[in-house]
Amino acid sequence: MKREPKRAMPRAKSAEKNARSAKAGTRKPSLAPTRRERVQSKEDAIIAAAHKSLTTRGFAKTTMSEIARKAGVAEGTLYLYFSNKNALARAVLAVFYKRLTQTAKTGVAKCATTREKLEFLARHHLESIIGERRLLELIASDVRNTDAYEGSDVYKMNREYVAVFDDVMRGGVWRGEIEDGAAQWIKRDIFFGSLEYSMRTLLMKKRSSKKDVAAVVAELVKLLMGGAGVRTEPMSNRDLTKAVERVDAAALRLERLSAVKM
Amino acid sequence: MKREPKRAMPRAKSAEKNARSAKAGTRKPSLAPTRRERVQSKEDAIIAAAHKSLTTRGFAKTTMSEIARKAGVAEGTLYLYFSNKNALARAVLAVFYKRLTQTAKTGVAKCATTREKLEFLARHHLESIIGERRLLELIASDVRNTDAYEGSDVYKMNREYVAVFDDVMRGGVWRGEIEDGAAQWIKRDIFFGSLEYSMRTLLMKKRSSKKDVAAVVAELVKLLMGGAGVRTEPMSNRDLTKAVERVDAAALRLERLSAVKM
DNA sequence: CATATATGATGAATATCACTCAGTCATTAA
DNA sequence: TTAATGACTGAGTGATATTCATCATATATG
Repeated sequence: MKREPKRAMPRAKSAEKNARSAKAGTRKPSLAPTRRERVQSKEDAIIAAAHKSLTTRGFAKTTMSEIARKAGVAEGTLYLYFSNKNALARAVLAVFYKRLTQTAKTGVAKCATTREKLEFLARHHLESIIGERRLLELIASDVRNTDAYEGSDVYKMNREYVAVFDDVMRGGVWRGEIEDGAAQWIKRDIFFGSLEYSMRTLLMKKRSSKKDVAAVVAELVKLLMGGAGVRTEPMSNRDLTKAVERVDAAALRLERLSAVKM
Repeated sequence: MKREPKRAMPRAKSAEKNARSAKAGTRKPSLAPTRRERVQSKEDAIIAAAHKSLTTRGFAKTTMSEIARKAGVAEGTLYLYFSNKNALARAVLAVFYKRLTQTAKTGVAKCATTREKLEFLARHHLESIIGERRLLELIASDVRNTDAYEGSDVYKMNREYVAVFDDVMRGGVWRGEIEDGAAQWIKRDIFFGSLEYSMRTLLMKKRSSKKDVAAVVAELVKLLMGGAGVRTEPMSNRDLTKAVERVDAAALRLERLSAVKM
């Protein structure tokens, strides 16, 4: 847990140039993978192997040789693709976030109301992190503190992920379904913080039932929606305020009226 | 990060027998420390050294030899007192929790209302964990997962600590200051989860001002108190509803009145 | 007081890692 | 065919947690 290398990774750079051989006039399309494809699939294999080890045994107990064995490469090869164990773990996390964001987006899109969207997001998040709880350890500890976290892939992916929540909340406020209370970052922290802490509690319970998950989700959404449980569709703050103003004005007129008459 | 030893710690057992020499008739009280006192003070020195290293450099970068040097003992000696690095870290955490519980209890006792108690607890927790953020890493990762966490000192101390919050909440509900909503464990998770997540956000902000801490605390307490914030801020849905009812009733009376008069 | 025994303490030795690097192999270019 | 480039390898290195044979001191016992 120290020596951070400086050497740039000789690893295959990102996308582009999927075109095989442009001059494929006479030759068959050649089913053999190109060098670039082979490199890519090897990188995928390494990440998959690391993912498996990390999620089942945790960061500390996962060894590089174990990953190498699972991925079918030599130990040294790992360092051609990732500069160190932390970087590899970050790559795994980035994949996790990418998938999480994808499923979150499509799920939210299917929901009609803000309440439904929030409920879906909460349950989705909670169930996902329960499944891959070991990955979350990474975020809290090493991976987040050593070398550059901001600017890393995980950081960017994480931003994209929480943006899904932000959009839902802002949409809800805009449509008057949620009262516009605290700053957005506070709501975000309450949302994700509560869920991640609940995860620990749920994991410690001997039999954490579906009901427990549902209870956490319901309570959290209730709080974020403005606490006005009232079931069904609570009036928005905006609407209530307008109603008060109307009633108040009416009362005032009546008072003046009766004052005249009296 | 593996070999967990089985050998029982030959470490000095807990309290009792502070009495030096009971037959202190003729002899002076003997200022020389007893064996037990020497052992105790050495244990304290080790924990203090470990605390310093852990909080400044984090778990991974803290080495046992570093701790031994700081504590003024040989490396092997550490293992007479703590079975391994994890156990030592847990001991440090236990001390942290003990102090935290102490200050929390006395602080809460000084507050009059439930709201004040909650606000104090939230601010106290947030400021404490910001100060010793490195210790919290431990909880999320290794220390909590390896070997027996339940039944450990940290676990018990943690239970005691969160009990302070539980008491405040239950007291508030009992006195009608808080609506009795979700299960207690859910409220607890929301409280501590939000704060610990906020900590990360605050630490990433370049200049996390007092105002940010205050904002998080205020919002969280507002939510837990049932939204009945009343706070300067916009009225809660619940209060607005009540206000509408009051105004509505008044208007009704006036209408009847003017109807009679008319 | 002298000796025996238990309790503490030590640090060199061991086992595991993460990480490096000199060299091999394979594919493409000339 | 040969040269050059890129990909890969695994024995080697240094760091670190943990063990253990041994020593030191204090207490108990005669």
